[in-house]
Amino acid sequence: MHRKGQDGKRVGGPSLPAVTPLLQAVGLRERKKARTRQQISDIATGLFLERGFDEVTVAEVAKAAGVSVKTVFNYFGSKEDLLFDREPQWLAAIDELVAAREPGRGLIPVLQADVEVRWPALDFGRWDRLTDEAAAGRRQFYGLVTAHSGLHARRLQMSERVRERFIAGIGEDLGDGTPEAIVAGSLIHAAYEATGNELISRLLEGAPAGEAAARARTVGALALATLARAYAGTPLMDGPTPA
Amino acid sequence: MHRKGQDGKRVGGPSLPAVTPLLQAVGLRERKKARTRQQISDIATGLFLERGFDEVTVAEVAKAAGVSVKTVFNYFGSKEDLLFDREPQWLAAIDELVAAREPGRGLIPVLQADVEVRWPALDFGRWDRLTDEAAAGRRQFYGLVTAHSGLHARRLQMSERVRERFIAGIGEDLGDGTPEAIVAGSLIHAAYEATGNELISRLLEGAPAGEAAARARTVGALALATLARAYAGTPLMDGPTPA
DNA sequence: GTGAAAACGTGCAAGGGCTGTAAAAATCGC
DNA sequence: GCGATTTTTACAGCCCTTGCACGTTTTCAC
Repeated sequence: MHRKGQDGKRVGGPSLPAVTPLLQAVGLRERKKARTRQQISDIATGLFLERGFDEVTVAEVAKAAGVSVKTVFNYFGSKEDLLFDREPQWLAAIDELVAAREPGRGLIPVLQADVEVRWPALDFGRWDRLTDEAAAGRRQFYGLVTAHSGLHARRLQMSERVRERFIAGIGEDLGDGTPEAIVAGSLIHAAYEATGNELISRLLEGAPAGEAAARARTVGALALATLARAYAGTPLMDGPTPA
Repeated sequence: MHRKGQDGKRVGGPSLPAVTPLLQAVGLRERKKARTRQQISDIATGLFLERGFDEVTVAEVAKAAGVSVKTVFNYFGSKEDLLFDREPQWLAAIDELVAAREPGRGLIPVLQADVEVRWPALDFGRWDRLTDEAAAGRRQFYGLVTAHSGLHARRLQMSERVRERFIAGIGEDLGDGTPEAIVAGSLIHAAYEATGNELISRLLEGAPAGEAAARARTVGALALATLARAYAGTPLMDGPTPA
């Protein structure tokens, strides 16, 4: 699976590990494939947002994208996958976050710092400055996923993969597969998930993007402060406990 | 929707609220319906366990149960629902648990007491005394659900409904919809879920039922102890903090 | 009881998602 | 350029799910 050579190119910041190595399109062929894939996904998402998931057939997506139905399923495992194209990048953001913990600074403080300015894979640090149009688009997207049972279940499956990453990452500190690692990973994942859920819930209630992001930050900070209390003096903190 | 009269029958223990009111089959017709529904579900589950979910068609289930395909979908919303028939009872068990918190005893101590002897809806207090055959059946069931992507997603959806129940129940103490209630509900749900997941994971790894239950109890107790530390002196504890 | 009304079950048919197979076409390494 | 590999395509088919029309059963009012 590993490709030799072709290294040397610096991407991203200097202190961060390389992100999204999956998107490197080395050959001419692969570049085209990546473009086709992106185009199919974009067109499909647009159609779904416009008319609803069940109201659009895969045949329509294929026709709009100028390919055959079989080709669509060649790139995407299922109709739902057309919408959840960013999952690998999402998981990579979690991995990056978990890897960012250092001696003297546990995972909880890292997340506490992140909740105010960024937040992995959601980036609602910027949501205050979102245009109304962009906010409406995101609202529509989350509404689509939340309303549809199958899509909702798909999102939960993604969330569980995030949980496993947290548990695995913490296992490096507390012992792989130990009850301690499982519990800590589950609780931190719950804090992470509660934050994201709050963002989506408020957004779907019609709150402005900035307000929803603020609520999410409140929930995230509170959850992390609670865990900080429980894990004071452990490897998960190992740093200053904020007031 | 409410039916008048026909009350007066005492069911269950005296101090507990009435459980599973959904199963009352009052009329002749409803009694028959309940029987048919149960039979379809049982036969379907048997077939799925025997040959796998995707290898059994709904038409086969219908034929084996002696009804038409349309009737199957009349009782169950989807093929998956044939397996998740016990969801209402599961949720009722959570409701009962949440309702069991009293002044002077918060939700966390209630769960801490329960993790040793019972555990809502899983009842692994008895799993030590499970026959090998019964253990094999449960292992097979969880294996079926875990292996199949759609079924797995369905289980996660159920878990999220449990989460909402916890949040709603805690909202009565900490304020409905407040960040405090959301965070506490999410964390307690994570503890609950981690416990159940541990039971299933160990079972699927081939551990004996008693051993898997013991591991699950360890995880549950640890998670609850962690939360007890974080919530000492709050309405979620409001009682003695066990060592 | 008895009749009408509502609910329920059935068979038929059809739409849409998804998966194979085999042939045609495009692409890359050399 | 050229051959080997991969991709794309068309076609056929299975299965889940639903709508429709009609016969059957249960319930309720009298």
